[in-house]
Amino acid sequence: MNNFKIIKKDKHTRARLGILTTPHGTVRTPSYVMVGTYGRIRYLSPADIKKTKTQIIICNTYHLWEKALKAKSLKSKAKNKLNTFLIKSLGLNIPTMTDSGGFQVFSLAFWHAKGVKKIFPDKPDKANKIQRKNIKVTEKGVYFLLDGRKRFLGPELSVKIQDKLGADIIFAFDELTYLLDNYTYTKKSLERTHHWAKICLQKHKNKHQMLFGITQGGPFKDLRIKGAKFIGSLPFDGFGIGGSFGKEEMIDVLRWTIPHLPEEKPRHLLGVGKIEDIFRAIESGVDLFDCVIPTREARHGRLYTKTGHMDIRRGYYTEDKKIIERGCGCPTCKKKVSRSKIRELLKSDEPVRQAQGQRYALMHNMWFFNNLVEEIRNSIAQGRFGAFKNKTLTNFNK
RNA sequence: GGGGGUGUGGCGGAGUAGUCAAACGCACUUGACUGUAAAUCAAGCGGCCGUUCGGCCUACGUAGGUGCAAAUCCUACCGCCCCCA
Repeated sequence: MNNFKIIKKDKHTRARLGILTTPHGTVRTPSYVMVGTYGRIRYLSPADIKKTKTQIIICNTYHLWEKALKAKSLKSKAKNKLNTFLIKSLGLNIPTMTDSGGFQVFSLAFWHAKGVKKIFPDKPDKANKIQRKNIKVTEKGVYFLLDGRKRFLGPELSVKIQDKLGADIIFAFDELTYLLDNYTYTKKSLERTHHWAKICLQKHKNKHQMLFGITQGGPFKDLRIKGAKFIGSLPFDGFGIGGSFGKEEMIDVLRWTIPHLPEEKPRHLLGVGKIEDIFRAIESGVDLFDCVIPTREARHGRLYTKTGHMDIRRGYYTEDKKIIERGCGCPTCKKKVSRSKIRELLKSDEPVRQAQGQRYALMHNMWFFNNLVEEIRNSIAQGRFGAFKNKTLTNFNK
């Protein structure tokens, strides 16, 4: 089945405009995928989310694992045969994705260690020895210790849980290597990920649910190409590009990977979403990308504007009575909520007021990022992507 | 009038002779945040130098005193609080 249609390609870059059709609606690409790990976006009602121009939300297999397996299998009454867990949880009838839990193989293995990140602005310190603790990765999957209990997650179980969750798009279970993992480990891990990819395809029976394979390969060119060729040759409905890499290496990784993926299928860059990275991804040929930045940073008090971000909790904004940004059409701005009001709410001792502050901050950031990507789509449609990129980045870094 | 208590950095509040520029909160400042371990985390927060280490000065209501040494003990004064008249 062909769920993805490319409408226009940019003349100067690999950027492209498309429409992804899912059982719960269409997604115009490129698109930002908002992260709702636990099957909801904290502090926001379904109506709030609708106002933020959010097209699609990604939730997490790992975090919803137990709930999902306990839940009854309720198929939605629509023509599609997906489970209703996620759309019920979100309270929204919009396209959804679930991550396979593969990222947690990485984050759980390293969460005890300082300085372990997904994207490194600088080269990480090699003295920081690579040690995976409380976790064992094998051919079958991953054994790990959480809350003192032994657990196991592997490709088959991941697909099973994702079927239960009922997202429109699911991801194959993969292993994300650390930037400093050596060639030998990365190669071995890549082979494991490929093995798991085949199992995921085999176990995935639901034809109404798209399955995306994930390419890995660390920072190594030949492994990246090998991975892209292999995963790209399998009958996935789309492809995720995963990994931990240096800031500058990200472009290389995309350059090595994307030419080997089928042109007519959607590509999703996993977990990337800073302003400059969005442009880099899109011009490299990425259609979808998800990131916690809009939501997490909103909760941490950082609000985005076209001329940069601001940490609203800091005293500097105390006297500022202006709305977040003149002309910003976000739901918060439309309500004429001032910066100082958001600040006051976020710093309140009362949980109810705090939540209200979180709500305003979240709606602002989510709208901001979704709107930015919408503007990018328009710029591609009108053949002025390059100019729009330059202008946006210049203004943002002023 | 009598008795008791108390006075610490922007605020709250530890410390009750040496290891005190003074715990811990709050506030403030600055950094982080990229398939959420995250309504989070880190650093700074008297002044002047010094890259690090560190050095010097000024501080615990005010003024004296004891003592090698005081935010810590004594005396007086000032302010606040409580109890009894």
